[in-house]
Amino acid sequence: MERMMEKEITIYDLAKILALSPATVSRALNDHPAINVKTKALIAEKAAELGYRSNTFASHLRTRKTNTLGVIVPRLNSNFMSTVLAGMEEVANNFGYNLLISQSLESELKERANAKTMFDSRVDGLLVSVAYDTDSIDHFVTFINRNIPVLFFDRIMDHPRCGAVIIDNEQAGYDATRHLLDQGCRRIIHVTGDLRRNVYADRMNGFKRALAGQNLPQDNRFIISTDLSQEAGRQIAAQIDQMAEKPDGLFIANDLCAAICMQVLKEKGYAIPDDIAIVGFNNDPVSQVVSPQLTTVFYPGYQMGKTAMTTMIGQLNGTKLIDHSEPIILRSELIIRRSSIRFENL
Amino acid sequence: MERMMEKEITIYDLAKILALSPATVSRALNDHPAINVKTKALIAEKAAELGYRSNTFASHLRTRKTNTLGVIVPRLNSNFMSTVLAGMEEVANNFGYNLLISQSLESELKERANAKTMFDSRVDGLLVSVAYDTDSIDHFVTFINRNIPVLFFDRIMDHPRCGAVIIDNEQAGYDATRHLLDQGCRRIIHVTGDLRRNVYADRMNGFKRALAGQNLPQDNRFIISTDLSQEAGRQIAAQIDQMAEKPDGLFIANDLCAAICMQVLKEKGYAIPDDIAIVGFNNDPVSQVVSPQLTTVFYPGYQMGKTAMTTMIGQLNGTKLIDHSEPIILRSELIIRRSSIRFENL
DNA sequence: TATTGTATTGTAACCGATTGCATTAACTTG
DNA sequence: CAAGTTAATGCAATCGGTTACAATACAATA
Repeated sequence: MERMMEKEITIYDLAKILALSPATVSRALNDHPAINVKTKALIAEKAAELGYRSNTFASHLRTRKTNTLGVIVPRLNSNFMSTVLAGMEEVANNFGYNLLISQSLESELKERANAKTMFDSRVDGLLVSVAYDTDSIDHFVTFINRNIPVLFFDRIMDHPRCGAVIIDNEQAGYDATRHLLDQGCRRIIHVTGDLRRNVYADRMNGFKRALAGQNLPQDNRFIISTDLSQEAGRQIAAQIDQMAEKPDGLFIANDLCAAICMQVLKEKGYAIPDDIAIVGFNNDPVSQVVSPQLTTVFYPGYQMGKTAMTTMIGQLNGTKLIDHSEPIILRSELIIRRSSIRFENL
Repeated sequence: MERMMEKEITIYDLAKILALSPATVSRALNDHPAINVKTKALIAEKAAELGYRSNTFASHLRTRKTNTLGVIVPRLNSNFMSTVLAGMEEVANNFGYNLLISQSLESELKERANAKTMFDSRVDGLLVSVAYDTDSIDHFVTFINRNIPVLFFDRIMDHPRCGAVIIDNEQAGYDATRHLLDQGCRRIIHVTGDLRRNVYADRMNGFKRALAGQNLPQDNRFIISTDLSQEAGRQIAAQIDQMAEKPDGLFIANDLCAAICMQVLKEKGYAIPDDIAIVGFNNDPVSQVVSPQLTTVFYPGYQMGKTAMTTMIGQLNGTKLIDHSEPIILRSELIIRRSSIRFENL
């Protein structure tokens, strides 16, 4: 019933069958205005009937466009990232673009390797959220020099010819800290990631601004830079337990890390939020299953993916003039839950 | 300093510069044995010097191979899936394959669309974990008919010409249930997913076998099929709270769902594990941050990704003869934590 | 020395779609 | 009716590697 090996139909086959030239067939399939409407219909019909598929390689070879976009993310396994990717996919799909996705696993080395692969695959554009330890931007400049647009999202790098889509991390950091202050916290520790990354640097700046607003002292020992892993969460808790003067508030730039830290603190006998109030970041599902539920910052992942992809494709089509001097900033929002509510004055 | 638009070097350029034929250059770059070692070195050096990159489209057009593999997963945002993908990526990278990744978002419709995209992109092979509601296998048969290998992992479909990589879900389900029984549970509810999916059907069968082993009655009302979402977790908890005769054990085929369910039960005043012992599935990070920590089944995601990819590439290279009559089965393991320990007899 | 073998390189025809530049037919217009 | 338009289609080169089939040179063998 099913043929074992169906032969691939080309425009030459169609041309021969319909007694036309390959050129006409090609133009018809691309809806070229010079081709007669009836001819187009005829060709389209036959193509459908025989299951014709355009050979993208021949096409790409000739046109020098691949209709493929590269996406490099630190990790796929975060709720945030996969939500971003879902948003990107939706838009890319609508515009007929494919996605080549890879993860750097937070290593600049792997990020470079991924970028090279993308480059060799001749992606039409690149969307990147950089790794923890990325210092150099060389591997992206390669693209820019060849006029392949590069767009950063979330974790961005500064380059005059690259766009960026972010949230206002400074404001989010400020809001989170301000909330803790409003709950009466006066000794707040901020646990953050690598400060070379804008997301962490900005949140920290927001943190500092909030403290400054209350004329509170800025103690650098209260800013702890970690890799925000689960293990880091454990260590922070242990470290706090050892401190002579304990903090009364914690602002941790990652939900999972915060959740683990909270758990260990609870085991050690600290009352959350009464002894220590905690705020996380990202609105990861874990924030809802820990007890008490974790106050956090909602991050519009899906929207970010859609926006980034729309911007990229707009730039590729030339339909949208991109102003790279300013990043696109999306709204985030503080979600207040039990882990930080000390006064029931909602 | 940086040129605006570097011209792309081709083998013809290299050939002209070195006074050789393009054929020789091509062979040299592919390490063809007929080419003199010195010539190869010469060409390789010049190629590196000028920054030559092979044009994959020309190559693919000629060889009819794309060196790209498609991966379709239900969702990217689970710890399990992204771990699998990391494993796949590692192997694929080593063998010079690219990955085209997309998510079906648990919908057969989107899965079909994704498959079509992959097909049109002419992937050399396809790795799939099917969506919740996938009934038909047509969209994969398309590949098989064109001799493009299809390999299922985790959520598999049955087809004589497709390989499969799974864990022994039946055994895992048995072990989980047996553990609950050993803890003294006698009225165990099993919350599972769509029973068309092997992973859920098999776990359920393991569940039933364990009950049968203790001569316990098989009550179908104690098997609840849901979408295993967070919302489902809430509903299950509500449902249990309404039951006249409460269960004393819960085996839920997903950690996040189990975590939420446990949380709501706790809120309603049930003691975990004393009133109700709970076992989840997947060893998701959430299983460690809930309290009590959740007993679960460790799923070797990374290994699964590596194994699946290795199998696929082996088949493509013809280096490995694949026996599709039997799936490849990886080891899983029950991880016992507080949510189910009633007797301190470890 | 003539012959055969071996190592190395070259020639040229692909792969399939695209597109600048004709070409042809049909239609206007003066 | 001749000249000029317009519409529709065809020709052939091109994109850059790959590879079957020579061709060449030189050494080994008879």
